[in-house]
Amino acid sequence: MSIKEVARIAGVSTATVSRYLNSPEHVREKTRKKVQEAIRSTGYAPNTLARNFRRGKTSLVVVVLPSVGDPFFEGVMRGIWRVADAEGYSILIRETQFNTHEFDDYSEIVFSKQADGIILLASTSPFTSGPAERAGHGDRLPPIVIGCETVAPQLSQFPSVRVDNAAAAAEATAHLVQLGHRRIGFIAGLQASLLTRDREQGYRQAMAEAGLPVADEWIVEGRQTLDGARAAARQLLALSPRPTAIFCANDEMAMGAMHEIRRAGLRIPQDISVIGFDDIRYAEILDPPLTTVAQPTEEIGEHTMRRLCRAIDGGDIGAEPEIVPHRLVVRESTAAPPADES
Amino acid sequence: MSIKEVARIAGVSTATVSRYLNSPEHVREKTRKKVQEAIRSTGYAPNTLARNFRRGKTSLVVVVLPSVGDPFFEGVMRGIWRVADAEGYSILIRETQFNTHEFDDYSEIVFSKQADGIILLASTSPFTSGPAERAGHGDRLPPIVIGCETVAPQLSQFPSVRVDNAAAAAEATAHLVQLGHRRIGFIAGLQASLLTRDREQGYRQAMAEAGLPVADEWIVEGRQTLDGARAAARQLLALSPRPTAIFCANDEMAMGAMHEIRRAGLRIPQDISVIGFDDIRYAEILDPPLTTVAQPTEEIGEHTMRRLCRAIDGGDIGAEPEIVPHRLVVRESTAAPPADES
DNA sequence: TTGTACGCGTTATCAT
DNA sequence: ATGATAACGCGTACAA
Repeated sequence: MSIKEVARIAGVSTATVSRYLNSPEHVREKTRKKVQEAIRSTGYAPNTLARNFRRGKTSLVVVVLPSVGDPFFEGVMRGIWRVADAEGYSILIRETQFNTHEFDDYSEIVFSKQADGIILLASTSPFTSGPAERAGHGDRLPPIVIGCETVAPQLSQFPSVRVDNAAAAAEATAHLVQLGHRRIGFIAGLQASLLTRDREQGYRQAMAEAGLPVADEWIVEGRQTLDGARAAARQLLALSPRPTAIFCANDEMAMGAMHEIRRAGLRIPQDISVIGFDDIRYAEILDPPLTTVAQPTEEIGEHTMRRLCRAIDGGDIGAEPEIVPHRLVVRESTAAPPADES
Repeated sequence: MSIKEVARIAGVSTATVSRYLNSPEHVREKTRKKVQEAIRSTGYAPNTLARNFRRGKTSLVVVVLPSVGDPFFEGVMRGIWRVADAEGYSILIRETQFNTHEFDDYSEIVFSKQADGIILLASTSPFTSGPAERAGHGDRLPPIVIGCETVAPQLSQFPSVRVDNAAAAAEATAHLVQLGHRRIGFIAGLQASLLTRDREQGYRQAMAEAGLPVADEWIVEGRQTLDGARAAARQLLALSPRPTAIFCANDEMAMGAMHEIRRAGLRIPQDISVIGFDDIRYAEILDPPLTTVAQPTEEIGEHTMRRLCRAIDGGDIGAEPEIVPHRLVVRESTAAPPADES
C-alpha cells in the first residue's frame, strides 16, 4: 500500500504517481512538484517485487563461471557490470566449480523467471539433453550468450564472444618453435572444457605445420588448477628427454608449472621456456615475467552483455561467434633452448 | 494464468495446486497424483516473480566486495554460497572497486526490496550520513552482516565475522622481531579501509612492545593493489638504511613487493624478509613461498551468511563481532636479517 | 492531463 | 481435505 500512500499525500491518483515515475514528461509541471514532494517526505521507493511482477522482468542476469577469485574473470566481469549498470541489470553469479552442471539448472532459472538471461563463461558441456527438446517449454529457449568459451557443435545455436583460441594457441606455439624449440610440452585444462581443447588443437596444428612430432606424453592434463598444473609439470619434467618448453593452457597453470620447475632446480628460460594464456595481472610480476597471450577481457565482457541485452529485448542477435583480437605478449619466460639442444 | 491452467487440467482449485507445491502433506494422496500429473504434462514452473511478490521476499542477498578476481574472496564466497544454496538464497555481487560508495546505494537495494539482506565484505566507510538517521525509513535498518572487515565505531551496530586483525598483525610482526629484525617496513592498504588500519595498529603495537621505534617513512600505502604495492616497495627500498623486512597488509601486495625486491637485485629472505596476510592460494608457490597469516575464509563466509539468514528470519543476532582464529604460516620468505645488521 | 478500474500469478484466509 | 476469494503493489487501457 505504498504508491497509494504517496498518491493520497500528494492529492493525486496512483496512476499519476506511477506516471511520474515512469514517464514524467506526461505529467504536468505543477503536479510533478506535488508528487515529488510527497515522495520525498515519505521516503517512498517503488517496490521492485511488484514492479518486476507486473513487468514480467527481473532485470537480473545470471553469469555462470568456473570460479570467482580467478583473476582472469575480473576483467570480464568488469565489462559485464559496466553494461549491466548502464542498462539497469543486476548480476547473479553462479560458480560451477568445474562441475558439469545440468543445463536445466540454468535454464530453469530463466523459465521460472528468476532471471532474464544467462551468460555462460564456462561451458563445460552444460547440456545433458538437447536443450531444444526440453519438455514443456517448447521451442522458446532462454536468451543465452557465451563468453570466452569455444562453442561446441551442441552449443552452436547460441551466440558467443571470444578470441580465436585455436589460432592464438598456434601463435604461441609458433613463437616457441621460432625460438628453436622442438620438444614442446602442453599442459591442458579439463578435457570437458571446449576452450582448452581448442587451445590444444592450436598447439597440435602449429607443431604439425612446423613438421614437429608430438609425443603423447608431452600432453598432460592440468585440470585448470594450480595443483593440477604442478602435478602435470612434475610429469613433464620427469620425461627423458624432457621438453625444452612448456605451453600452459592458461596463466594460472603456468604459475603452478613455474613453481615446480624452480623446485626441480631448473632455470626459466635458460633451461626451459614457459608460455601461458590469458595475461592475468600477475603475469608480469612472475619470476621471470611470463610470456603469454592477452585477451581483451573487458571488451569480451562488454560485448557479451550487450548482446545479451539485445536478445532479452527481443532483438535477433544471430548465432555467429564474435571473434575479438588476441595478442601475444612476449616477456622473459621464453628464450632459445639450451645450446646442446639445437 | 498458469497455476490456473494446471488447476483446470487437474480438475482441482488453484489453492490445491498451491498447497501441493508448498505443503504437499496437506494434500490427499489421490489429489496429489492428479496435480503432479497435470504439472508434468504442462511443464509448469511456478512464476517466481509472482511468488516473491506475494511473499514479499526476493530470496536474494547482496554481497559487496572490493573486487572479484581477488583470490582471497574465493574461499569466503564459497562459504557464503554453501549456506545460500542450502537456505534457498541467490547471491548478487556488487563491486566497490575501492570506491567509497554511499551507504544509501546498498540500503536502497533492501528498502526497495531488491534483496533481503546485505553482506559487506568491504566496508570502506560506506556511510555518509548515519544510517540510522535516514529519512523515511525510520529506525528499521536492513539486515546486514559484515565479513572480514574490522568494525569501526560507526559500524558497530552491525554484527561481523572476522579474525582479530590487530592481534594477527602483531603476531606477524613479532615473528620478524624474533628473527632479529629491527627495521621493519609496513605496506598498508587504503587508509579508508578499517581492516588495514587495524593491521597497521597491530604492527605498531608489536614494535612498541619490542621496544623498537617506527620511523614514519617505514609505513607506505600500497593501495591494496599490485601496482600500488610495487610503488610502495620501491619507496621502502630507496630508504637508507632500508628496512630488513617488509610486512605487507595482504598477500596481493606482498606479491607486488617481492617482484620489486627481485628487480632491485635483492634476495628474499637473505637480504630482506617479506611477510604477507591472507594466505591466498598463490602464497605457497611464490618464490620463495610466502610467510603469511592464514584466515579461515570458508568459515568466515559460512558464518557470515548463516548469521544474515537468521537476521532475515527476524531472529536477534546481536551486534557482537564473531572472532574466528587466524594462524601464522611460516614459509621461506622470512629469515634472520643479514649478519651485519645484528 | 488526470482518474478509475482491472489484471498480473500467487498465497493465505476462511468457509465448506 | 478442498474450494472460493481477497489481497499483494504496480502499470495501463480507457474514460473523462
